[in-house]
Amino acid sequence: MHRDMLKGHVDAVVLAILSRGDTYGYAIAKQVNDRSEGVLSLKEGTLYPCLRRLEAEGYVEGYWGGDDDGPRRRYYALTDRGRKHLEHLRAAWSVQQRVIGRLLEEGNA
Amino acid sequence: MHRDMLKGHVDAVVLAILSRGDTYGYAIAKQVNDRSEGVLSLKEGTLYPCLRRLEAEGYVEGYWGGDDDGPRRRYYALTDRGRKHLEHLRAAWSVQQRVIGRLLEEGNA
DNA sequence: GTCAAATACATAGACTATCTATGTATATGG
DNA sequence: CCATATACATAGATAGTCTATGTATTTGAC
Repeated sequence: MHRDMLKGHVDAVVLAILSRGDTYGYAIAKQVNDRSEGVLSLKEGTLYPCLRRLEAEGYVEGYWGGDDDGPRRRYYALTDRGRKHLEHLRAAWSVQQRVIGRLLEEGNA
Repeated sequence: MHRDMLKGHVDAVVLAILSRGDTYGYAIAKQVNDRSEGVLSLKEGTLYPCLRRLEAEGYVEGYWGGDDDGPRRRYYALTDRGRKHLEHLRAAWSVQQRVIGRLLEEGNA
């Protein structure tokens, strides 16, 4: 029903989650899926390429660790560049909300 | 700067404009570009295929007319199906606003 | 003790919407 | 007379997301 709702906002959402502290891919996907009223579903085929893209662009830095108990985990940390990029994406989001929202209003001929 | 901001919302925006009355492609693009703080730019290569898609799905109906003064114009009218679809898209938009907005908030660890 | 499920990462391939670029034609204004 | 605005249209490139699949480990149920 509500597919494609993340489209265009995956980078922002991932960076926002990382802004609360280092974490790893699987946990990011879980968080997104859990904190979204059952509406969003961030797929692994989306997330992992996204993390690599963000790393290639210098917005995050990955490191291996925390594989004490289970399978190995690749953690990611937000860089300064990433923090700035996140602010930019948040600003873009708020502009989009306003502008598209106005266009979608009804009866404002 | 603010490119891709329409991404995923072109159909909704076009249907919303048509909900205010029949109009034609070029005028739709103008309206979007003008009513958006100079931020959005709906391209012809996006709009015309979009209108054909919407027509193929039964959400709009096109007809030729109004070519008194200038080049011929193809007008479009929203169908009942299109009106329902627009309501659905507006609802999806509001859900997205809430859900993504919450994920993007800062400091809610 | 074994097998299913959850955890965790990864990649290949398909899909699709949007953009860029280009083309056609008419009317208007300098 | 020629540039610009109007108006529609399509072909091709791009890129992000999804589907599907694969590997490996740990936990829990039976």
